Amino acid sequence: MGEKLPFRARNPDNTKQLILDAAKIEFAKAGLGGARVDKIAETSGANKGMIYHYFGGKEELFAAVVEDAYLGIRSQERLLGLLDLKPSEAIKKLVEFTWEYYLENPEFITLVNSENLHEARHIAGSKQLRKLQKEYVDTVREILERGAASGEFRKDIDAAQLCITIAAIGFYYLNNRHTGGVLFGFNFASREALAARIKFNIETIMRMVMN
Amino acid sequence: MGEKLPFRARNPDNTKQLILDAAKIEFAKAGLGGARVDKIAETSGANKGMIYHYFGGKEELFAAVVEDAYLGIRSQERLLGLLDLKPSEAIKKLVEFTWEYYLENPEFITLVNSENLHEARHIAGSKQLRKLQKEYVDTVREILERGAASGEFRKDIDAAQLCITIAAIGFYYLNNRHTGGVLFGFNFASREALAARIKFNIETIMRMVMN
Amino acid sequence: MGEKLPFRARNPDNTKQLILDAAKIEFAKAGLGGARVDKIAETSGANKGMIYHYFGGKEELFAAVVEDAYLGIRSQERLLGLLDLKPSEAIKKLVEFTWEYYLENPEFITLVNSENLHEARHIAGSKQLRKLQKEYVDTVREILERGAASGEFRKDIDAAQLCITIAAIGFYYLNNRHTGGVLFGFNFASREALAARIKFNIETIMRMVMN
Amino acid sequence: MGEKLPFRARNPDNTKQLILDAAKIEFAKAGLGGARVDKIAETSGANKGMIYHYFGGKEELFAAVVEDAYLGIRSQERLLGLLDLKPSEAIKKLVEFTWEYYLENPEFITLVNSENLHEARHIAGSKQLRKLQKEYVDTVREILERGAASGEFRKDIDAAQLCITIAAIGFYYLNNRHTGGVLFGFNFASREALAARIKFNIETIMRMVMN
DNA sequence: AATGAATGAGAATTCATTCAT
DNA sequence: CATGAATGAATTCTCATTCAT
Repeated sequence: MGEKLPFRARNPDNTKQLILDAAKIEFAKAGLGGARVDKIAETSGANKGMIYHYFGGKEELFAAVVEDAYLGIRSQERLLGLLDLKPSEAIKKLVEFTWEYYLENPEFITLVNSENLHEARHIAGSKQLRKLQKEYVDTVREILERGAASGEFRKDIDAAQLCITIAAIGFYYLNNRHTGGVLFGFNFASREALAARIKFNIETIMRMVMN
Repeated sequence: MGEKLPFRARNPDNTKQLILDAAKIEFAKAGLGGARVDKIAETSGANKGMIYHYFGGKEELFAAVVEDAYLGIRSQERLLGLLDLKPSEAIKKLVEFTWEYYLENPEFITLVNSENLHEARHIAGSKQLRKLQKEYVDTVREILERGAASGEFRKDIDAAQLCITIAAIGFYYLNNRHTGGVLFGFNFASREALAARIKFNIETIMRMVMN
Repeated sequence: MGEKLPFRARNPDNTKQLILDAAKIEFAKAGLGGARVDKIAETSGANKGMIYHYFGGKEELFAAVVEDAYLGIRSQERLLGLLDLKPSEAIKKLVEFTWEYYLENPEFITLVNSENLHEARHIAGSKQLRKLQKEYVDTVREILERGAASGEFRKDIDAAQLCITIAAIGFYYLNNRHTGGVLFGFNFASREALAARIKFNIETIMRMVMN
Repeated sequence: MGEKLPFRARNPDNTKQLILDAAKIEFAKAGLGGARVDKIAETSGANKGMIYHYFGGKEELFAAVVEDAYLGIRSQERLLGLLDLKPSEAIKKLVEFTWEYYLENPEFITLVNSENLHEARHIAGSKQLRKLQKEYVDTVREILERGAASGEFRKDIDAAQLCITIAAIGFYYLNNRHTGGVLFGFNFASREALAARIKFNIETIMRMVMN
């Protein structure tokens, strides 16, 4: 009598998701090396045992978080219906979507950095990600081909390079907003600065693809 | 026999530099949270106490490493003599230099990422860095103005945005070479892939600036 | 065989108390600066991590030990029932109790010294201690007043000063028994020396209060 | 050429004394365990090598400091010329002197505590201290005998116990001024509190010795 | 499933002491 | 004598992981 009751109801799926959400925040903020399992347990409302029960360990949890993050952006991209648009509109929309996704999901950026710091070993085995990525690049390639066929776009633009560049110009700006703020002396995250950047980015890409 | 030799160099400047060099490698490889002071001491050949004696602590050592890394790229940039070149040549050379610097100093990329993960708090107070950065952007601005004056370049290109973009397209590719390799399915670091990328990057920037 | 047994007691209250007991001994023997957390862990049978888990750190543990030590003497004092005695008997009993408490709890003395070395910052916030102390001084004051009213005691003896003096003459003798032994050339802790001292102390106090 | 000059002139006696003075402050403030050799070197203006050169080590330095502290009080006591005074005046003067010495040399108190924490092992071998102490107790004994002979004092007061009590009532109050302040709720070091205390102390001792 | 106490292997940091210059 | 760089053994503290309940 008088024993402490278990804190939360048993709800496996929910617990797992809560852990994943908390872990995403913690890993994004501190990196794999800096993240604390205790913190994730506390933030998620679960306890440490559950993390090991569901994910096996810190590193496996990190792998799950990173895979989840990539699935997030790729699955939203698929919803854009790019192939239904005029090629130039499709490319513009993709640039805008990428930018906005990074803005709304800033943890994606630091998670990707962490995964690269660790040489991508946590996603190396994910066929799902490779498949989604292939679909994405194929979509861009088809857009480029249609645009080239209609004379709107230049010919022989490399789809992978373009995908990388579209990501790069948004990712880098937001990734380096803190050091950028110090070095350039302006607030990279102000409404005006963000507006100026997306405008510049669209122009960069459009000048690259348009005939 | 086989014992570790004492490090009785009694050469403060040298010891400090050896620590800094070893720290750069370790912080670049593991981030601030993942780096090990023990490892830095061992790699540098110095004693752990010396790290605290000269730098005060792990975090201050990290700050010194990051500042040093920025000083490295900025000081090499100054040696390019960009203002002595024709504007289009200057911009091309800057794109190439940036790319090559990243290639030859891959630790710069992860150090910058780490510093951004920690919201730039380690370089926030460095006036020297701000000054060097300002000189750099001013140089690019002057190149753009000269190019615009001669009709070679478009008018009103924002120097800061261009600087950011030049960095972005190289930095992102190399930063994400591991995840990129997994997702895109090709080796980002092969001779051919690197050649293709720098070509694409030069084209991206030149199409952005040329009239 | 002969290996240290894991401490899988899973009994938080007990573990905390074991740590506290071991810490009291170690802090008493070596002071805050000289005490070793490792030693406390080993003596208590608990794991080092538990100390940090339950107390937060060495200094907080010290604070808990000091507070506990004060609570010990004050709570035993309350059991004396001094107000039920004739004033002169009450004062005599208090002098004797104080002396015996110091004799039986020698760690109390060095803990108090340590706390004073650190300017009482660990107990500065303890309302409980202030309250107990107030009750104690109030009791002595009432004894003095009753004694004065009956003509047995002198009038206007300051209760706080008397409390301090009662503590002083016992505390100092026992605190300085080692240096005293060297300098005076007799064993302060011998049965005879102790008997002589308590006799002298009772006389000192009684001559001070009696009419 | 361009080498850094030695900071201070060579002056052995002075250096030794400076170290001793700095050590007294540091050991008094932090105890033997908490004191830092680095700090002593810095405060004294000497360097660490000198400490080892002159004293042999931290513990020997502590021994020197403690011995010096005892020599200080005993040598000043001898200057009081107590035997030239009327017995009651002599005792009163001794109580006052002891109090004032503690007030003016607060480090004496904590050094004595530290030495007792370490069971007096640093002064255990000092014949000089024993000799001075014997002279001191003999002086008090003679005062008591003279006072008893003249009928001013009670007979058979133990000189050692009286010496201890005279020290105790001042030492304890000042030693415990920090915890006392917290527990009793008044400032032990205020001018008024100090005046009240010395008055109480003189009364305590005089009531003990006077017929 | 869930809890959080307990573990133990590190990790950062400190510090008395030594010694080349 | 004097300096302060260098050492290495401790010391405090952390943290991923395990496990009794």
